[in-house]
Amino acid sequence: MVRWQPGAADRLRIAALDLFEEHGYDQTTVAGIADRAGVTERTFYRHFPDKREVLFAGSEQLAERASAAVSAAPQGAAPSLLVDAALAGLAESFPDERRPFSRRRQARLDSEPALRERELLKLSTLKGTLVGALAARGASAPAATMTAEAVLSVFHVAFLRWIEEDQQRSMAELQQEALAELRAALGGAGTSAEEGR
Amino acid sequence: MVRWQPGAADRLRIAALDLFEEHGYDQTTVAGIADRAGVTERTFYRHFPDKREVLFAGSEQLAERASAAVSAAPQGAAPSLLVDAALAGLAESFPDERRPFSRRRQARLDSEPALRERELLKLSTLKGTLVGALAARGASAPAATMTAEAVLSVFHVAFLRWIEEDQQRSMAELQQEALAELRAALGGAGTSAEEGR
DNA sequence: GTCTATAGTGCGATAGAC
DNA sequence: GTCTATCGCACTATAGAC
Repeated sequence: MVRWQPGAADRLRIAALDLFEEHGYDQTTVAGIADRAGVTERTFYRHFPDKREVLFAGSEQLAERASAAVSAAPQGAAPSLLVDAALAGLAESFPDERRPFSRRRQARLDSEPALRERELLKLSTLKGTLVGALAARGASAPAATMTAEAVLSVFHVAFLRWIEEDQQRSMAELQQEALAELRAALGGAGTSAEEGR
Repeated sequence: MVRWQPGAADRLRIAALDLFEEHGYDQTTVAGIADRAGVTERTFYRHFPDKREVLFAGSEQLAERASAAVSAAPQGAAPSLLVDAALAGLAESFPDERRPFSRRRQARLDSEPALRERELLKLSTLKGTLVGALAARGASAPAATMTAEAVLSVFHVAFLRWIEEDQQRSMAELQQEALAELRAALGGAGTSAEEGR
């Protein structure tokens, strides 16, 4: 008889999402989540610093991948290439298999202010990481900030479409679409050259 | 002998800020804040829904003033006029007397993630309010979003300068400066006509 | 104003992997 | 033996209910 089954963190994540859907975030206790996952409350806190975090663990990976992709770009690369790289890095965290889970998770984030709050903090941190990576690739501080904001804006629009019902297209595809829309909305030069590439 | 002094909410705000500075946010208890303000813990929660909120009460007023200023603009007014209006509305909440308090408050927000989190939520709400007000003045949805983001960006830069040590200029002045910088950074037409006004 | 549920922490004990 | 995940229990503070 084993003392503990592996994958406690994953079981806790699933149990939490299930219970949040069934009874709402407030009405779900950490003890209840732990119970369903077959561990004690104390073990929950070994894996997650607080109740909200159970739906956010892994968000550091998102930032790491995005900044790694940017860092892999050649020094002094054109801003548009850095945008492409950052988006590609982000897309890695959203394979098609993850879609159902992301959909359910997002529905919870939207309906619970406490979770929305945490989401904003994570996005803010992600933005900071991106700004740092972009600056390291030669972007000026204001350019890095604006570029990061553009990346997150595109990412956000694409993500919302990605989790729509019946959506079949991949995150990468939807990001390309949203980026094209943003470029079109902004107008100006610098775009046509890219398209001919 | 009076049973209670008026201005309990204000006293609680000051007491909280004092204690957060002295012992840190986590180490400060609501009971301690209430004590210093001369009320009971229960009274604290009558004024503020939770511990974090003690530094945020009044943020609705910020949104109200900004959207009121936008709503006062003529229907179909040029976007740049709406930006000016929104900024003017925001500046009302930052008279020079408030500067020392804002400075201390911001230092706490920056140093405590739990407070930063709440700040981001408030800014997100403010942005939503602004988008609504701008849309009501005839801006398209994407335009309203981008305009609101630009307003908040200018506001943010100006606010950071406003709370710098030895800063003498008013919030309104600093916002004008930051707006000019943003316009310059974005380049393009539509700016010179305004300046000649 | 009092009472209570629950979030979250600190610390020691324990079981299994290596 | 060490290392790591878990458990158990006592405890404080937040926040809401009565």
